[in-house]
Amino acid sequence: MQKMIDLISEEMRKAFTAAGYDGDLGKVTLSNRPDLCEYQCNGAMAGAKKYHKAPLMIAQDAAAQLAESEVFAQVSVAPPGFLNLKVRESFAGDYLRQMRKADRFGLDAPERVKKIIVDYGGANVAKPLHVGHLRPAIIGESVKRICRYAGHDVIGDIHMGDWGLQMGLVITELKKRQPDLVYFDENYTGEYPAEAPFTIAELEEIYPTASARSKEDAAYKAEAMEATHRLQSGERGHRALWRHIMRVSVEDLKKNYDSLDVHFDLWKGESDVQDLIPGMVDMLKKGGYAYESDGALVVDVKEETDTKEVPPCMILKSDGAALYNTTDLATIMDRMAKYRPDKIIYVTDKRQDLYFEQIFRCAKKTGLVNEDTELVHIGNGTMNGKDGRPFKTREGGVMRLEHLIGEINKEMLRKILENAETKDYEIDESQAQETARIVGLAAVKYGDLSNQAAKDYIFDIDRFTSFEGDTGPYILYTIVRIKSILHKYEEQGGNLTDAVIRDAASDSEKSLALELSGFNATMEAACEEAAPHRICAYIYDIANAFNHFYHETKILTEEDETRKAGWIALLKLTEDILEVCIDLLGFSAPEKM
RNA sequence: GUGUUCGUAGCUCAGCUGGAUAGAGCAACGGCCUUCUAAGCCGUGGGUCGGGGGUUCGAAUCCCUUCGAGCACGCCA
Repeated sequence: MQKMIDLISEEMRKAFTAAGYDGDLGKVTLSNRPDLCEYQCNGAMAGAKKYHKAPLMIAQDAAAQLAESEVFAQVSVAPPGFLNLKVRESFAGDYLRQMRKADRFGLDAPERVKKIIVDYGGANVAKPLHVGHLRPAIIGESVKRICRYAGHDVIGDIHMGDWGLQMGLVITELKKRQPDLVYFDENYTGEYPAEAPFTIAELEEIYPTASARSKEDAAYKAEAMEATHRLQSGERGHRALWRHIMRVSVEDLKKNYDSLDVHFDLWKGESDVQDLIPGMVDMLKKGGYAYESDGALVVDVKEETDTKEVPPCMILKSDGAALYNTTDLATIMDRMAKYRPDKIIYVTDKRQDLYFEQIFRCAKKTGLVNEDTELVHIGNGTMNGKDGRPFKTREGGVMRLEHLIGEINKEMLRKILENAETKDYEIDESQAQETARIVGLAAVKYGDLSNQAAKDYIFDIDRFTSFEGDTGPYILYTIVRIKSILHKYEEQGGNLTDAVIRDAASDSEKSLALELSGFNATMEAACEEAAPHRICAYIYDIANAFNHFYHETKILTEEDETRKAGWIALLKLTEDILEVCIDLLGFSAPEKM
């Protein structure tokens, strides 16, 4: 379906052309003066110089062409040359009726379906998830869903850190504690046990201990590096232990991500591309891209237009070892071979901007990707505490993700129970917990996504769980209200699918209709810019428009049945759109709250 | 030092690729529940858009400059 704003612009374009002016001047935008109009066109001012004519006159000429317009109910001219527009209720009504019938509310399929890989999450095996993992998970999940909804072929990949020093550290610490394990017996040739010699709880404690110890004890660190090396060179016992660590840890990671309603299609990691590295390095050398510098193997990625210094992209360290860059490039190579993506989107901390710039340039320059393969980095800002510094526990440590979610849910549950008490209604304990979980997740995700991804933001538990104002709970509350009315309508024998939207009869009804009509435009922008916060702004406006309408319209008690059905249909469309939108943001609404 | 992101109400943030009187939410104050969920709605107060220049009919938005903050700058990821 053509976008509402484009249909209107088209009408205005015709008027400008008919009046003898450049049609491009007829571009219409949303009004920034809602008290005066719904849409506006500022083209007359822009055309003043070109036609050596007063903008007011140009505007009047265009307006004169629109006297019989099917689109506009009102076209007025305001100095110095604004065209203030209001559309006909029938025009808006027709649009909504079409939206309701159309696939995806009139969002057109993309001209070309792209294969897109979204690389987000960035979890490390054997290390617990902490608050720093929250933003990339939330934003990445939403970007993935948005692109998919827009009609693209999208794959979400967690891309775990599963091959680095942390593995050597865990293995070393295990060896200290349980030196007699068969995994450390180099002469052992039999089958290794199927059960891991540790639980997830132990694993979570082992890594921090080992990490801390390696920082103080050089010999210990050397041992860990040695263990890492042995793992990477394929020693059986180390590999077997590694598989245990992977299994136990990944299971736990899945549990954690599930609780955030974050789901990956691929659970690939650094380890999956290790075998590709030698060949890739060889190719880079033979292609004349990689050369030695200070003992390390690097690829120059400077460009003439650079205003900054872009250091070369390092492929191998001076000791010959691979590093993160190497793995990331090999992963790109692997993805190109397996999936031939048109686009790869990385969602990680924005501090890695320069790093990804290097990687992308290197991949393009060396032909690991095609000329037109899009590589983009969505750098997310830091989640800060109320003091504006990176979010910490009260003790000053890094907060575990589980604990953060736990605190939110606890606080949310407290509020729900408190609310039930003051309103004096019964609430089932397990029901309350489930609602707290749903609303808590919405609070966290909406609080995050309504900010621009690239900006730092303040994570304030009190503010996010206070369900007032521009928050996730407010959106959910609006949906729940609508659901409640729709249920009652059905209980009274009404049929939702038969109900047909009628032309708006009041200002608040019309504003709601016009807000809804922006769906496809919002989605297109959100997808193109990979910007979930656009969807947040859109549904907040809708929720406001709906609540305003709700307060001045008694729906269920309306005696005129067609009119009532019209409103019901409008509510249904509103609910459907809100539900789709929150699903794209990665949360859902409860039945009651 | 170089680069980069940013600076908007007391606080947290919008501001849609230059438009009219810069918007929300929180906090403050005042109204609205025997009627579809008051986690709501309506209203009041609150700003030299960091400062200064420039481009333009028109600038929070574009350019320059200056102050301030965060972040990144080859063997971490």
